[in-house]
Amino acid sequence: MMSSTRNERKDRSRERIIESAGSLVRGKGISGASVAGVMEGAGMTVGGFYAHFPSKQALVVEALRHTLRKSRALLAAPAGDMKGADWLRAVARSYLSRSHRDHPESGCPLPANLGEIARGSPAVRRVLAGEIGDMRDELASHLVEDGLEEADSEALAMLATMVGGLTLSRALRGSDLSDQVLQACRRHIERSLSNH
Amino acid sequence: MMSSTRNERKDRSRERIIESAGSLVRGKGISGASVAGVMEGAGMTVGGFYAHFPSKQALVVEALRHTLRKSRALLAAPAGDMKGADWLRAVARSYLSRSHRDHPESGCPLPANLGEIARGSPAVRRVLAGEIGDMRDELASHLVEDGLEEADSEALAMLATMVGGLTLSRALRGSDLSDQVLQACRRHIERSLSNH
DNA sequence: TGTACATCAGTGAACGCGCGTTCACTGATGTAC
DNA sequence: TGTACATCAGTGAACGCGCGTTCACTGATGTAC
Repeated sequence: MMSSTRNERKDRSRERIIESAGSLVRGKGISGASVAGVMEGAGMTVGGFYAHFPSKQALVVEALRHTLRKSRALLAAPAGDMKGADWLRAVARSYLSRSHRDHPESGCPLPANLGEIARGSPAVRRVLAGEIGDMRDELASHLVEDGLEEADSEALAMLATMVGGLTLSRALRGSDLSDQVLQACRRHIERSLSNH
Repeated sequence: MMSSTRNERKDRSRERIIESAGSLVRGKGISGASVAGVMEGAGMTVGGFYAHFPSKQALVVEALRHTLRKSRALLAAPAGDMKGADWLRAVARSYLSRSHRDHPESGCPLPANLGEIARGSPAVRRVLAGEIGDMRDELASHLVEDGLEEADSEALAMLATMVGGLTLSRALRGSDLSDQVLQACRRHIERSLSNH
């Protein structure tokens, strides 16, 4: 029976902390995710935290980077190996779905945390800028395949519509408008794709 | 010299509290706007608050209703008495401007507070649903004038693009992407308006 | 009009609570010989 | 291989702080007669 080294165990603890923070930060917001709560979610007690991170802020930076990357892959998964407009339509449907709306803790961190990030530290915003640049590039590459010229610009607009639509839809839960916003944004994106 | 009655004075205090809360809630978020801070902004001390509101939550409801209405008028002002697509273009330019991005405390509460509202109380969300319904109707009436059929749906999508774009742009301050997002959303909306 | 009492908007100190962070300690893992 | 010591991931209690809320009090305004 292979036993693990101290460092391997510590690395796995660190991953559990980041994973737990990722869920809590998306589910309850940055300020709603307490260090004690994150550590409990990782199966540890609060005191051990500072052996892994120098501060809560440093954890938030790591957690956001992690969830931005992971949820990007997750939300693009239903599009599989489609190309161009088909891929974009599939991503929009996946992003603007009821199930994404109803499970913020495992979805894209942008609708959940953008407001707090705007008021937050430059360190967090720098991570964000890098990841959003990557998202724009991915969307734009499919817009180019679809024959569009101003692909970078349209990619950013499509991202804004998806993020804004999902955020609105979540804030409107309980009203008929919630579903209507999702549908409206999906339809708008489909229209835009067939119009250029 | 007219002196004011006790009730008139109290009413004016209440208005100052709501005004102060409106700025702080948009500028620092709901949880960042402390009761003591709000009262200081209104020129009073913290203890007096509970003569006006039963709880912080009740104040937040009032402040959001107030700022949603006021900022709607403010952001539509540059469109003056334009009609149809002209009015919509003017509103989009005003909403997606650098000055709106750089002054959250006096702008639309949606980019600043939607994330927190989504995690907040049903009371706040009900107010939101009513106000967003009104916004949709106003946008849709101009889309109808422009000859569009699915006006309600397009109105919600346009709102999502504006809210998402401004939120992204604020969170990206310091990066080149911040201005690019604003421009991309403005251009996207202008394209959509000439395409239907 | 003048006087005595009632009201109540606003003050300022205090409360209990949850937060991020610190720290003395523990005990399993790792190292030296 | 066995023994003695060193390391350090994780524990659990404590810290100072800001928060929302409470409350005894004040003094200007309002009411009764």
